[in-house]
Amino acid sequence: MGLVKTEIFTEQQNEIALFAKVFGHPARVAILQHLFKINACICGDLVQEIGLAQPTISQHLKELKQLGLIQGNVEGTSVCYCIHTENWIKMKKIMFQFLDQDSPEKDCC
Amino acid sequence: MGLVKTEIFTEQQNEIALFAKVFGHPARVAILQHLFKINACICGDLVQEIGLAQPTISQHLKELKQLGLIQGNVEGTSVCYCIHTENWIKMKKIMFQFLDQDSPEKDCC
DNA sequence: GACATTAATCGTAATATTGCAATGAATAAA
DNA sequence: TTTATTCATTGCAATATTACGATTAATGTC
Repeated sequence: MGLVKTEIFTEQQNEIALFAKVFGHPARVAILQHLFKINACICGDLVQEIGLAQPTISQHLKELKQLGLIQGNVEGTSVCYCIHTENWIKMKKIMFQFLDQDSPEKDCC
Repeated sequence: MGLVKTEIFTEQQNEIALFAKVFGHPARVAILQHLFKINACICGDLVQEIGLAQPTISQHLKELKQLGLIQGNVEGTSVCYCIHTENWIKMKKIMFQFLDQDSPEKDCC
């Protein structure tokens, strides 16, 4: 085990879980917040900013990129990472829909 | 390793990551959606509904409860689980704030 | 009391994640 | 061409997560 049984869930449930999972690490939260703040960033900055080793940051960036939430453009020897605005908005809609379910008037029981 | 370095992140970043992490599994997403839908639920229902073994569901419920997102009241031999509305709203605010950061007008580079 | 029902807990196997040192690839600077 | 810089990749150790069988605890029913 240690293996999620994705096949028994809906596509929507798996998608929500995938997005949530990538936000489930403070380093990735911090990376995204930094990218939003300065709106353009090279990986080196992030290593300074966050305080994890360069390979670790690189790995977190890869996960964010795989989900399409950020994009990276090579620029000389450095790489410029930034938010993929269009995909971010798509993700936001999906997550909002999940988080913003109507709360029942009062808790049961 | 395999150990998150929480101490190098802000409280806010760690909190966001904690909430996101609990949503990072489709079973927990499904449980929450079901609780929202029927607004009162016993664990047995969920075992039928979701299709995972009873101990597994019980474990997922525990994690949701630990974060305060659901509450469980004993009712005879069964337990009635439901959304903890107040805490859910608090969580929603925190997550919205993170997800709804201003997108830059256009992607950098 | 004896038995059934329901859900929590324990123990454990399989797998995933985190973090980093070492290394590699690509470009820029000399 | 050599060297420096920047970031990706590889490999690995430590830890976390997922899932479930077996068991336990608690309550209800007979």
